[in-house]
Parts: sequence; C-alpha cells; structure tokens
Amino acid sequence: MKQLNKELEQLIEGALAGAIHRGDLPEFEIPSIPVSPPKRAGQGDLSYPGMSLARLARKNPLEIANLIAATLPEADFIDKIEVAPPGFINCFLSESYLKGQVDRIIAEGEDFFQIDIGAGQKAQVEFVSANPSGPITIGHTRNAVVGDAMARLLEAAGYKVQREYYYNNAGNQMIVLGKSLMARYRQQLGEDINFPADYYQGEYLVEIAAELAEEHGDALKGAGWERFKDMAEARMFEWINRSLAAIDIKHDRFYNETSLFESERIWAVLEAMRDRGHIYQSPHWEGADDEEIADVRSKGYEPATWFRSTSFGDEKDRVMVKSDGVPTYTLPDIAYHRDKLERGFDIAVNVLGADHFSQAQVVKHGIRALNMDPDPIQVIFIQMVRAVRWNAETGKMEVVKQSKRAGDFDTLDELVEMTSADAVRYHMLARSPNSQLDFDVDQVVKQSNENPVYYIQNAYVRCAGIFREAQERGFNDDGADLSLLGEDELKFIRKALELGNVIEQAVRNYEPHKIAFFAQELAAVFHPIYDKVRVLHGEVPVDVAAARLRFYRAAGVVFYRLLRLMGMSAPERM
RNA sequence: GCUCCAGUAGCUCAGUGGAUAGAGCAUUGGUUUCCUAAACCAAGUGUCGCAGGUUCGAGUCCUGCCUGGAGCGCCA
Repeated sequence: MKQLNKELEQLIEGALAGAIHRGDLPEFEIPSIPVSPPKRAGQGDLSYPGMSLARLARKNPLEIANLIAATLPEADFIDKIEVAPPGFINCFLSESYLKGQVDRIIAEGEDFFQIDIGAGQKAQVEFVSANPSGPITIGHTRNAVVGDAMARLLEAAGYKVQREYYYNNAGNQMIVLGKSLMARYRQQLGEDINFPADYYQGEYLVEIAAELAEEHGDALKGAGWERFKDMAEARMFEWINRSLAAIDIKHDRFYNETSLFESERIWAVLEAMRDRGHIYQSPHWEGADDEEIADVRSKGYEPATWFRSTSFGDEKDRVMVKSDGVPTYTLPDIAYHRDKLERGFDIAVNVLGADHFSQAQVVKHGIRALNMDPDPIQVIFIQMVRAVRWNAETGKMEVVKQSKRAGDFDTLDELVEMTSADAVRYHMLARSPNSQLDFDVDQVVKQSNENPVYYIQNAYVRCAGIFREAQERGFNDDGADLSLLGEDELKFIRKALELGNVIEQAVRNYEPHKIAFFAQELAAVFHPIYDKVRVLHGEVPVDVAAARLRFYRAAGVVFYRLLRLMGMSAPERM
C-alpha cells in the first residue's frame, strides 16, 4: 500500500525541480521536507510547509507555495490542493480514493501496510538477555516487550528478522549459582550449613533444592557445584522460556556466552586487538592518577590486560583479562558483537537497560579496535521500571516495595497472574523507552473502560460482533457499493492510512512505542463511528448496510494487524 | 567531578522545527425500543523546570543553570 505522504513529497519535489528548470525559481538543492497530517480540520489531510523553502529560493513563501500548487501534477489520491498563509500547501484526499481503500485493506489482510524500507535486508534484535540466575523481573519484562515489538515492526518494514537472546552462562555468577543451589540442597537434607550473603538469596533456589531432594534423595550429596550449576542453569533456562512464552515472546536463537570460550574466539579477538596495538599489560591503566595507582598497589594486583579504549574516546581504559587470567564480561561481549556483525546483519538492534550505557560504548570501541564498522549496531536503552500504586491517604503515587507479600510483585510471572499478558504488553510498550516507566498496578488490573488495553481490543471485538450477527441474519457484504460510505467512515480510513508512516517512523527511530499510541488513537476514532454508523438496523437501506459491513470488515483487518504488531491477542469476544 | 535519560494538565504520559500544545486516568453532568455501554456525548484545567540564544517560526535545536533517575569496578 502506498505511503501517501511519500507520494506527495515526490510530487512536490518534482514540481519544484520543474520550476527550477523553467527558471521560475533560482537554482538550489531541494531539501527533503516531510509531509505530515495537520492538526486541525479544514487544513486538509497532508500538509507541506512551503515556508521552509523561502530562504533557499529567495522568494516570498506564499508565492512559492502558489507556484507549487499550480504546477503539481494530478494524482488519483488528490482531490484538491489549497495554499494557506504563511506558506502551507494543504492536500485534500479524494473521497473516491479513500472509499476504494476499503477493498485494498481487505485484500492486503494481515499484510496491511507491509512496507519495504528493509528491502529484505537482515536485521537482528537481541533482547532480554537476562542472566540465567533468577526469574524474569519487571525490568526484563519491559526489555522483552520493547524488543519483541521492535522485531515485529522491523518485519512489517520488510526486514528479515532474527530474535536472539545472549545467554550469559559463563563467568563467576554461574559458579555462585551452582554453589548456592548446592548449599540449599544440603540444607534440604538437614545439614546446618552456612549460606553466605553473596549467594543467590531467592526463594526459588530453595524450591528447586526441595524438588531435587524429592527426586534424588541424598544421591547428590557428594556431587560438586558444577553438577548443581548445570541443573540450576537448565531449570532457569526452562523457566525463562516459559515466562516469556506466557506473553507470546519466543527467541529464534539462544547464543551461549560459553561458546565464545569453548571456541577460543575471545582469545582470537584479544589477539586481533593486540595486533592493532590497542592492548597492553599493566597493573593499572596508562592514564591512572596517583590515587588510582596507590589503590592498585594496596590491592597488590599483578599486571592485567588492558584495552586502550581511550583511543576511541572512552574516559578510561578497560580491563579485558583480569590479573588472575580470567576475562572480564567485556571481552566476550566484544567477541559476541564481532560475531553478530560477521553474521551479516544490516541492522543489529540491541535492547539494553540504561545501566548498560557505558558497557555498550566500550563494546563499540572494541569493534572499532577490530577495524570493523559498529554502525549496524543500534542500541535501544530502556530506562528503569518501577511498580507504583496510588495511595489514597497521601494522595500520591507510591513505589510498590518488592516483596513476596500478597499483592506485591517483582516478576513477570506474578505480573501476568495479576493482570494479563495483553495488559502487560500494552502498558510496557506504551511509553518512550527514554522515559522511566511507572507501572501503575491498579490501573493495569482494572478491566474496564479505564484501561486502554481493552479499549483497543474492544474495537476488534465490535467488528467481529457485527459479522457474527450479520451471519446469523444471513446478511453479507457481497457486491457492496463503497460509494455509499459516509464522512464518518472516511475519517477512519484517513487515520488508518497513516499506519505505514507510523511503522516507518517507529523503525527508523527505533521507537516501537509509537505503534501503541497509534492503536489507541485509531480506536478513539473507531468507537464513536461504531455508535453512530449502524449496519443491522431497520432504517438502514440494504445497499448502505452492505457497504458499511464491508467497511467494518476492513476496520477489523486494521485492528487485527495493530494488535499483532504489538504482540497482543485479538479476541472475537470480550 | 564527568557521561547518559527525564522534567509538558491534579496523576501517568504522547508530541517529525510549523498553523490555536494533546491523550488516558481522575473530577462533573448527560446518553441504551438498534450489531456487547469494556462504549458514546458534553464540561474545566497549562509560566511545556528556569534563563539566554539560533530561526520567518522553538515544547522540539544550541549554551548555561536547577531538580529527579541511571552509570562512571581487575562485577556481570
């Protein structure tokens, strides 16, 4: 389906080129100025600010606008062009074109506004990537929802998309996880043993230990922490997948951090960086001040392996391999991203918590140090999530304390249990990733008109309801004459046709939340029409009813598409 | 101290350098012989954190400052 704003931009640019060619305007490079829907009625459906050209064309903006309007070629979607001071060119869409879109929408179905800015290029979205040491938390959930929506939008924009989870199953944390489970298991067997403060404290390890004791009795008594690590990891992996599946999220690939160790790729990466002169051995980094040096001395460190990331603009150099010979998290992370780029992704979106900002910068420096272009790596930083709740006594929003007491929650599982997968997805998505998110527990729990989740889904339900009823009455939209549609229906079509641009903006700016706001806006256009524009009613002539039924068929298609883009279900009934 | 994010209606937040700044919730009043009222209609609320600057035009861009959050580890 055409993106009308793009079409109009091209027509205007063509008209400008013609005017320059004829000498009506002086020679200048035509800038790309976006056409957008104006805010007010009477200003048309698409608007181009001709004033932007005044300086370049050295001409009165109104004159320029008039010149363009007069020479703009005809197009099937344009009804008329008006010029408004100080220099807007307002385009009114043709009614017959709009009415015809109803059939186009139905024909495209689930591919409604499948655009092609990706042109089949390979894109990857790496998201969640939570450490397998505990359940998916409310923070991971936001990451999951944003990442999956981004993947769906990239698909809608014509990219081939792979969803990947970087599975941090290497490093000290996994050792601690294994030892924690081992200690819990022994406690289950009745041993009175110390459980250190730096072990994983969560109740879930106690539960797993209890299951192990049930299954194996004391048969695992002599097993080492490695065995417990493997069992803990397997359970965590299964748990994480189950939690994510509950909100309809599935990764195509889990990329194990350990594979980078086993294949020795991390060492290859380190050597490649060393060959280019970015690696050195030292007890402290080259730019360390006296205080840092004194600190290092007091700790008695042997020399470590440093990456001179300051060459790429970093504020200090970073340790790649600790003095005990164990790599930091950063080295495999760089190796991982090199691998991503070598797999040939044109876009590699990385959804990360804002607390990973510095780390992501270092990885990009590392990629540059390998003489590779980090440009395909695009990072969406997600700001913090807090669960909040209205306190009627203080009259303020309050942060919900994370606790296991009834009513409070801090995991995805509990969140879904208290609300619903759809509610979680919508509310986590309907916010700019750059904004901190206050997740209002009570509002999400409410299943009423106070909740935009159901407002949007109900639009689809209503479309489905009309069809159910029509079918029962033996009525259909065969041979519908779309010219019988009225201004209300056209209003919906106009809004629905903005979807292509919404998808493009969301993809180009890596802002998947835009789709959630658009869905809400479109539902707000739909519901008043539903109340007003009846199909199965005695006073509606049969031919008009058929046209309207076809319209609601198209509306249903659009809402289905939107709900799927957000990863939400499209129920036929509430 | 440095870096990043945010500050817009009572609350939670949208807002492509364009026209008279928007939505949901909350508040108030109304609507159903008709496809599910989880809906609709109507009403009110703004120093867009502050001060400068750029521009024909700034909530949006630049500079400085204030407030809140995140980061600045031989953790992952």
